[in-house]
Amino acid sequence: MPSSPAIAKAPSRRKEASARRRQAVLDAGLEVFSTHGFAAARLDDVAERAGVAKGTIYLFFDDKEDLFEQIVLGAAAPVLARIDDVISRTDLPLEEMLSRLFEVFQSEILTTKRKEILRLVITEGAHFPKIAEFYYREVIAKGLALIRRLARTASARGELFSNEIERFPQLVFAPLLMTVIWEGLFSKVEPLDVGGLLRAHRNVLLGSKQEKKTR
Amino acid sequence: MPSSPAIAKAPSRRKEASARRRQAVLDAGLEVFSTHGFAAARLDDVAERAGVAKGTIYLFFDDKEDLFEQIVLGAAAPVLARIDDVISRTDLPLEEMLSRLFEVFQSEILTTKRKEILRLVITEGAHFPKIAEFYYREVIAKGLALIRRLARTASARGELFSNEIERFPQLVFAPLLMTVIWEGLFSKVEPLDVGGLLRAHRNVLLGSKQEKKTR
Amino acid sequence: MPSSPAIAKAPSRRKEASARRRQAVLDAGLEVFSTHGFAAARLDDVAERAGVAKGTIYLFFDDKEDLFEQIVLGAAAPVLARIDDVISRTDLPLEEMLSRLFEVFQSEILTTKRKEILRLVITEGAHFPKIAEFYYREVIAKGLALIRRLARTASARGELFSNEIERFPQLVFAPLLMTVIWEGLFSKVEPLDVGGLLRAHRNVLLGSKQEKKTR
Amino acid sequence: MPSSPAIAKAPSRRKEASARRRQAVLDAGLEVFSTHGFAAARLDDVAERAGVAKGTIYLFFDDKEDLFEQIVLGAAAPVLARIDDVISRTDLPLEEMLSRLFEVFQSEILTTKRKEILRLVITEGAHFPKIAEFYYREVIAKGLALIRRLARTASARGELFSNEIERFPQLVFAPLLMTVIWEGLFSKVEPLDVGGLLRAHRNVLLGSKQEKKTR
DNA sequence: CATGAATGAGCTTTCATTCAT
DNA sequence: CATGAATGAAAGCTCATTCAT
Repeated sequence: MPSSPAIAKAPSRRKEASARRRQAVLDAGLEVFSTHGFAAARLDDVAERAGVAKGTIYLFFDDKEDLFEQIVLGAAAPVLARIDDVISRTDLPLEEMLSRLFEVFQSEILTTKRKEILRLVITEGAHFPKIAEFYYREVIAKGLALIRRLARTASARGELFSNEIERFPQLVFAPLLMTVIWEGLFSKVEPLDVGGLLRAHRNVLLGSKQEKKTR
Repeated sequence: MPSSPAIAKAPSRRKEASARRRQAVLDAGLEVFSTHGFAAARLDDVAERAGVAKGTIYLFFDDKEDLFEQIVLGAAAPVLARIDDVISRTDLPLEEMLSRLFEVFQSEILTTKRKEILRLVITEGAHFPKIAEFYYREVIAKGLALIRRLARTASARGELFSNEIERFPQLVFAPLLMTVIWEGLFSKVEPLDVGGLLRAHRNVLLGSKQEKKTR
Repeated sequence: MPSSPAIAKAPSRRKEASARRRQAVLDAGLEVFSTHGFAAARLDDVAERAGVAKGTIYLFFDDKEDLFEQIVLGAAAPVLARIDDVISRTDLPLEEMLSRLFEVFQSEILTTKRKEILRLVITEGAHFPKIAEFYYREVIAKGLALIRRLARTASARGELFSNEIERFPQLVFAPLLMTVIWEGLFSKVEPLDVGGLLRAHRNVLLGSKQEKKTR
Repeated sequence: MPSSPAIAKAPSRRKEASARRRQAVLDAGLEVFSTHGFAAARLDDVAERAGVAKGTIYLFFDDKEDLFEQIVLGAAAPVLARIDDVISRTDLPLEEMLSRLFEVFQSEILTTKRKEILRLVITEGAHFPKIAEFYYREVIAKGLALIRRLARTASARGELFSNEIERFPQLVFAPLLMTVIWEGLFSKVEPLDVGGLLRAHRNVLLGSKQEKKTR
């Protein structure tokens, strides 16, 4: 290793730069795919936004499809970690759990670029079976299982008076999807009070008789 | 009287065939756009599926975009009519109204090609402001107003114990959107019992203590 | 001839209408070809301007090329007749003959739609050998012969002191072509006093020492 | 010293090849546009003749029109330089000046590919206002001014006995245009002795009594 | 490794021509 | 005869992908 005195650090110089480039392409790709959709997105734009040459994209990704999949699939990990966080506290009241769940959704997805990824899954998923399958397996299935467990625990505690949510946990996150769709389509003409909607949703799920001024 | 008042029918022969062709293009277009999305759809495919020449498409539509918009916008009318049907019966119990609403959704949208159109609105709407606006104005806004009225009436009757739905009527149709998305993405790996889900949803909205064996 | 009492006139009714249609197509064609050039002209436009259906064009003309040729070739006859008129008066002074020649050019070509035809011959002739040949044979060759004869007669009378024009009669009509080209290209930015130019041209040809206030 | 100051030449390798390609497209374009006219020319042909792929054309030119304009406009510079050359010698006799002018026209235009460009200006100029304007401003106006100056000087010297040419300098170059048109239309059926015609033209302009065996 | 010029398959759109009515 | 809806070959242009530098 003649080129550098710092033995451990020397070889990582290039790798670092390379990794930074790769990440720049991923970020740029997300922006461009979000704006135009997969088919209408141009790799020229991605390269320009990433500040790399068009050929560079092909050093990291097989083709346009591969780039898209890596962008969408790669973003799932942090969300999964968060879900696991919430999972570990089933001892809390359901109301608290739902509040936390929706807060995590807002802070970790709706207000981050992951919102764009979720939108891409919704809009492009049908053309990318690999993505749909992955998201079902890694996100949806786990999320449903989590909600089911919450519902069961809550029922046992007498916090829920029906088994509807246990049977159709999708009802819990349906409004979450709707907010993402709404933002994409209608927010310009009619903005949505997402916080209010999610609190209302929580109340409906809990069968509350009256809205509570909870946060 | 097979030929009608003689004169009136003669000139309609050509127009009829023309209208049939136009419809064939619309139908084929819906199929192709649904399968591939707007950008990836090829007008060659549309023409072939419609059994017409490529040029024929341009006899009826300005360009690819116009065809897409006419497909998506043209399908709204029948749904609006149905909504009006339901609107006119606010005297029925909320439970009944919701059941009817969801049944109409199932029979008129989910099990028809209009499901594809709804999916296209969701997946492509962000790139077609004209479509998004139109659907907001003609479908969403009207639907929300209807649900609000139902909620208000029901509250007055003591059928609803909170004003959540009145404030966020989107909560009522969020699961409907979700079923459309689910069908597009996950139904192959995990089919969804839409009827059950919608009944459960109705029960949750009504704050029922127990699932009823309705329907 | 059972259909009409007027024996001679009856059959011409339809022919008349047909001839009128044909002429309408020729007129419309000239306009459209003049405006856009042969290749960029659309038969749709021709039909519309002529007030006939597109298919009607094909009742009279084999195809687009045939229509163009018939427009351009058909317009030559009247000009030829006029040339013959002038030809018959070689007894007049050369100055008078040139004045008449240029006047005929102005009144019969420059200020009529034949100007457009001449322009089309200039601009499209290279792609239509048939037209170029025809115009050479029927117009150019005859015109050159006429000018040569005039020049010879004038020389014999002492009106011309060189044989340049006899040897290159093209010099006589070169400015005529130029006016047509000029009108097409530059008249908007710099109009041309065609009358003045032609008088000057005549004077130059005659070797006049000073401009005369002729005409 | 074959490689020059070492550094400077290396980066030019690509640019050179690129410039060569660009020029090949311009040359091929001139050929194809000359042969078929703008509208009927096919970029496929241009690409093939230039030995490049169709897409390569678009690396250098916005579209077909831009290519055409750059071909036609780009060729003007050398001619302008030549005009300036001639301009600087108004001290010579008019006869000499006209001879030189016509010789330059022959050697620099008529016998080069610029003849084709001039023809394109004549045949397509009406559809390309930008080109017509440019040529009026940069070539025609300058040329007219030059001829006017020559005529004035010659008049002062007693070489010209009328002011016709000063008033209509277009008469000087009208035969030049005619030769270009003639070559395009009639040269196959009747070749033109351009040299003889231009000498005769000069003599006529000078009002010579007799052809001189000049040149 | 990184570049970006070059490629060419593939797409939308046009329009001369045909032919059933 | 006249029509004009229908055709489909042909053309301009784009952009994912490659590869010499």
